[in-house]
Amino acid sequence: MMSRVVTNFLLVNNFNKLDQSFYLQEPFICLQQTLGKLLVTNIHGQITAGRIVEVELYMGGVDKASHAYPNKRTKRTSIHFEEGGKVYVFRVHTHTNFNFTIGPKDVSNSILVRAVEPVIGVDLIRQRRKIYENDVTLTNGPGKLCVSLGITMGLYGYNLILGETIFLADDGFIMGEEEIKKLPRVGIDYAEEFVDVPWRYYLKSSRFVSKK
DNA sequence: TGAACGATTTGT
DNA sequence: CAAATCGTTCAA
Repeated sequence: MMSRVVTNFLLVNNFNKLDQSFYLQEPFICLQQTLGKLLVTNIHGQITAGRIVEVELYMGGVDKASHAYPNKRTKRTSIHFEEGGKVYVFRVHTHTNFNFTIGPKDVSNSILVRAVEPVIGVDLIRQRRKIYENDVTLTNGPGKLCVSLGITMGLYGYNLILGETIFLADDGFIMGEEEIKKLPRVGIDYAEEFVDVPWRYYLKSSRFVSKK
């Protein structure tokens, strides 16, 4: 049961929370469809949201860039093996990275969100980032967007479909296939034959993409 | 371009 | 328990 705060938030903004069917789509469809969606957090009643403008696909069964390759189950990767729609957060030194899992149970695919554009709660986003201008540097990177939206390691395994602390939503934003740039993923030099696969998608029109 | 920033995983 | 390994951010 969704709280009235979140229900009202969705109603007054005309946003639709994404349901299970979204997360069970074919991986590249899911990757493409994630662009333009809203990543919403409700941290102790403080709502912030960003439009997703840059994403990467990881496929743990075959993909040497994935933490879950080759379907490796550890404490860190275990969430990949549940049904899609769960939060996978991991940390690189001081930085938190936000991912969500996709696909059926036992298929270890996930999508990393690398950049968003602030949409809701921009003042709070600025406070969290300690930046007091409207600058692309607020949210143009995976660590930055986690700080902006209050995403922490405590959300590991969180259910994006049933929960209301963090979820994805559709506000009717539409983009064409020609609006999407497809390039190799960032920071995976070790991934051998997967180094150059173009599984990083971003919106060409966005100033908030982490690097062009 | 380089310094600074921990945690996870594996092997011994 | 020791060693290897993994990227992002910010300053300059």
